[in-house]
Amino acid sequence: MRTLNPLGICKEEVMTSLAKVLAGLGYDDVKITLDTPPENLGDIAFSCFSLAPLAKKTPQKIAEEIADKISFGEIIEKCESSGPYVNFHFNSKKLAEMTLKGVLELGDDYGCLPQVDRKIILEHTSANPTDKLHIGRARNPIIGDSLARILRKAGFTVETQYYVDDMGKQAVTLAYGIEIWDKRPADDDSLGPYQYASKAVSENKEMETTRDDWLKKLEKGEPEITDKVRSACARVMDEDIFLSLSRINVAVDKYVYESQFVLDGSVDKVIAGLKESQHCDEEEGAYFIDLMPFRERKEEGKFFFQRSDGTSLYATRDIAYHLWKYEHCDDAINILGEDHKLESEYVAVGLKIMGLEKAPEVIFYSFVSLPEGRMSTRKGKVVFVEDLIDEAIERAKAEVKKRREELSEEKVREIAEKVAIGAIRFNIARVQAEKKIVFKWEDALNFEGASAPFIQYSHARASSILRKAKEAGIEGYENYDPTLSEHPSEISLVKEMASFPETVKECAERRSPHTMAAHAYACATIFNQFYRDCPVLACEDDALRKMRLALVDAGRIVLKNSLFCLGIEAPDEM
RNA sequence: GCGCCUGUAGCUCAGUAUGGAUAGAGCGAGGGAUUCCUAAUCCCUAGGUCGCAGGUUCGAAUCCUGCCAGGCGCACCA
Repeated sequence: MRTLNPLGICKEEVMTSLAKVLAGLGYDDVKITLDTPPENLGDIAFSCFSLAPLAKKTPQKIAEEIADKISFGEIIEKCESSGPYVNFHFNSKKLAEMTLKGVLELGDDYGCLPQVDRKIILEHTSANPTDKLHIGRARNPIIGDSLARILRKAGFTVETQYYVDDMGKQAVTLAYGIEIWDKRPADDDSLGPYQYASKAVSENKEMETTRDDWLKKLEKGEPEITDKVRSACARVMDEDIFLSLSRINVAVDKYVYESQFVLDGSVDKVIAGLKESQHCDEEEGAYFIDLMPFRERKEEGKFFFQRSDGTSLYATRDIAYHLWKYEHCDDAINILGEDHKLESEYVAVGLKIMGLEKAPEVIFYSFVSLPEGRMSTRKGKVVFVEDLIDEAIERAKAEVKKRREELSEEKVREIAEKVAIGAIRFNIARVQAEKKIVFKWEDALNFEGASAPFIQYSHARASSILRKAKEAGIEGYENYDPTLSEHPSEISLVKEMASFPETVKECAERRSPHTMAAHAYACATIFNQFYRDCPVLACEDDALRKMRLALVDAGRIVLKNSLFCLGIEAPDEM
């Protein structure tokens, strides 16, 4: 696949030119870092403060000397000092030529970086299959799926995995709940079998014993119980979770069932391996690893990996999963709620003891709470993804109808779905993972300002111009002249588009989907300014109109590609 | 109590990786733009002790220390 990174090429030229001048002036081994100057001062800046002590001159003086000696190239058109800074100006026509040509040629592939020979398994969501997805958990697939899309664009081979917890207490509790559901008291107000069984088990010793007995049988692989638990989990997966995920545009490559690692004996191997460790100890029949030697500040801690009844624990099985995972990838990234930090440490320590020198890189996200406090399925204080989607679509439909009375019901629905899902995804993707989110309907359903519909609208505008050009019989933009771009709004659009591959790179390196959201929004803003300032169809100059048409198409592509990285559809009309 | 995370405009957030030019957006508030490609848009105005206090530095929202406030965790749960 061909790739192009216009801003990267420009930076490269600046680096080369700068390195040559610095060497000539006697500054050896200087680490060059480039900045972005404030508006109108140039495209790339180099600050000279760090050179001042070496040269025993003022940074201003150094900047002048450097700026004087910089040789111009294909891209660098002007270089001048401004106080302690050296500011580089790019030849905007050259940049436009390179960028427009590249974007239009590469289309959907624009923004892709050269293929990297590295496979990443990115695990996300992995919500327990005991209930429908609620918006707290929805943060996980949205971050995970966006990151997977970004990493793929950055050249990595990515497989996404959902680890289905069909083992352990919660899964058994669900299966047990289904078993006793029909026999529950008439006045019981549980929302479902899982809630009912959790409550029943905590209030009734006999029921708790039965449930725990099921758990032992499950670990031994007893067919009757295994079937019950697996089918209970499978039902929640199929009927609830899988559907919710696909509605928000999330497709997981592989669902990995936890029970697999118990049944194939790999969990036993992990237990045996951990028991051999010098840091393993035993307490009333249960086994644990002493965490102190593994901790930087030598704090106390115990990681229990086998219960006194011989059954395994979640982290133990997770270690088995990760050993298997690493047989199929170079790197592992996990998206987890911040409540999993400790468990994650258990897994890392366990893997180390098992002789693996790698540990998964984990992105922890903070909880989504409701204005009235923490979400709680049991107390009914919860907003399900399904309900959020339905509400968002209804709202979006009303917005579409308000503007487009002539559209068919079907078309309205189609647009409304794209807008609604986009609004939900963007609203969550735009905030960095560590920040906690308080869910508010008015934010989640926001269709204005910094929102997906804002960006989608710019895309629709671009598509609409292209469509209208065709309808009006205006020929395409073949043989357009990119050097005709002179208007400041044309130039900033070009520069914004030129930076897209660098943005992909940055988002991938920093594992930062929210940066992509910011970029997509910035791109739409700049496109809107261009739209305001530069008439396209009404442009009387044929050559200029052609070039602008090309700009519109390229803008459309970049907007679409940035939305794609966030799993948001780009409608051609709204 | 201990560990990790967060604290930036009335509200929601960027900016912190790699210290650098007047700290940027959106919402909300006030004002303005539509004989013109979709006004889900655009423009202008007001609004900031970057949690607090020290420190490092020519220079700190960004690095270090202490403190305060909130979240999460500290299970033979997952």
